[in-house]
Amino acid sequence: MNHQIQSIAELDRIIHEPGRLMIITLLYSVDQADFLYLQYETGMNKGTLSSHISRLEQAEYIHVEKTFRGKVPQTLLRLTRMGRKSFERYRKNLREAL
Amino acid sequence: MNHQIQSIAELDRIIHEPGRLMIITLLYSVDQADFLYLQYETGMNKGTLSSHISRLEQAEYIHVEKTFRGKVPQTLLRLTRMGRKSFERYRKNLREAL
DNA sequence: CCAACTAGTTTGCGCTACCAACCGACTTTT
DNA sequence: AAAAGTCGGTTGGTAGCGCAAACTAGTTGG
Repeated sequence: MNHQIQSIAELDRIIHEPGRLMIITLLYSVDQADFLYLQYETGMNKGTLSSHISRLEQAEYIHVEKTFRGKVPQTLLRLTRMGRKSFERYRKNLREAL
Repeated sequence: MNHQIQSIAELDRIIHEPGRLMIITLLYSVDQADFLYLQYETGMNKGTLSSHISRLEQAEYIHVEKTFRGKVPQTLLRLTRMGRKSFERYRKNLREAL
């Protein structure tokens, strides 16, 4: 198995999914974002976004904090150190694949 | 929606799937390969490989030619012009996303 | 001639993704 | 206080993936 192919085979599937890749890419640059912002930026519907967030949280790639903006509930998200590391490794693999 | 995210949202899902990405990456460089070579290089089992090949053929990204190596059947694969173009577009999107 | 092997396809199963619709708790409007 | 809206989660249905096992068709070996 050549090196390029090896890199593809090792891609982190949790991150590789485009919906989640968008979320992580956004969080990587802003370091904190809320649900509605992500929904707007990614164009995903709530259901899909909600389930990707759960998946990322369960993988411990993001941290979810439920709070309030005045009286309105707000879900804040940020990458964990592990999420950040995994994303960097993912990008490295991808660059090697291309 | 920012440009980076836009690029991710536009990724060609047929190519994005790691199994198929490996196949296309290999075909892009060698221009012609047979089933067993791909199976060996990618480490996929026959069933999975076979179904990815069908999917790529149906999308007209590869051309499949069934022939013989002596008396033994051999399936030869190569990228179509469309497959090549799509792969180049995919890589462009990916580079813009990173 | 019959068993075993090769190349590849199909099938069945469990898991994941996506969307739309509905739901629950709360808030604002009228 | 009834109606409508907001945030976000849950559910039901459809489609796709990955694997192993069964299958097809032809070939080789005993």
